[in-house]
Amino acid sequence: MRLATWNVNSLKARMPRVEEWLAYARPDVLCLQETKLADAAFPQLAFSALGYEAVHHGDGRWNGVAILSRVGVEDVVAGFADGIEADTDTRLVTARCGGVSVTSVYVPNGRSLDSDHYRYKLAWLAKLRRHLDAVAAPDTPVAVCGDFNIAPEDRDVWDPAAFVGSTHVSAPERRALAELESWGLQDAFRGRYPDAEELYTYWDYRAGDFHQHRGMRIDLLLLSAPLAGRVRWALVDRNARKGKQPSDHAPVFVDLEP
DNA sequence: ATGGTAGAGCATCTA
Repeated sequence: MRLATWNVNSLKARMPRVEEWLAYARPDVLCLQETKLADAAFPQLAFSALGYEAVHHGDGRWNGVAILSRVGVEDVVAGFADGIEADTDTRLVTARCGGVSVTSVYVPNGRSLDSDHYRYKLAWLAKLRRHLDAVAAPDTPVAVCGDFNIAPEDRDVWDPAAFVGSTHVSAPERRALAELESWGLQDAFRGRYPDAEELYTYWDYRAGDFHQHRGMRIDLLLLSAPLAGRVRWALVDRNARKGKQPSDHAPVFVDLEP
């Protein structure tokens, strides 16, 4: 099974690139973030023509998440599970695909350490852990994939010194991510390549950051133990960050042994 | 020097 995640930064703007990538990478499951679409505008038919069922959770200008699957889509939960205070944004969607509980997440950015948005980010991550308790069990196949807006370690940013005092690297954010992992999830890419350096998934559009290799590894596939033990390889497709009208994020995928 | 670019939509907001 090939399981992928990609923050597309507007599905409307990115549709040609997404269709091209689906045809060439042929993931079984693709989690999308930042579709920036309302549900009614989601191009369900275009994905159906490529063999993908899809579920989308979005309300318009900002955020918006989806799961595309060619191994089925069942038990859909849009947003947080019942019993958890509803999100005002559309930042997560969960479905069962080919026997795997898949959640596509777009974790809040946080903006700055003194911002209400930063406190919202930390609270949101705590709710995500409670959501997992409600929808899945860690001894079953679970994948939580998406843009976490957190670089797990200093080596996951191009220059740790440039990020001192910023979001994405702060201790509380990293603790919140570790709390999520302690539920029973492993960072598939880091697990497969424990020593890999300078392999980023996001590069700011500004100042030629991509071409200067100034990136961050913030797009993650977190897998429960039954899946983490099956990772054959993991890949960041940097080619998808090149060329005409790229997203500022590259797709990341893992291949799981049968 | 708080810059730079891209995408939302049409004045700014978000990243």
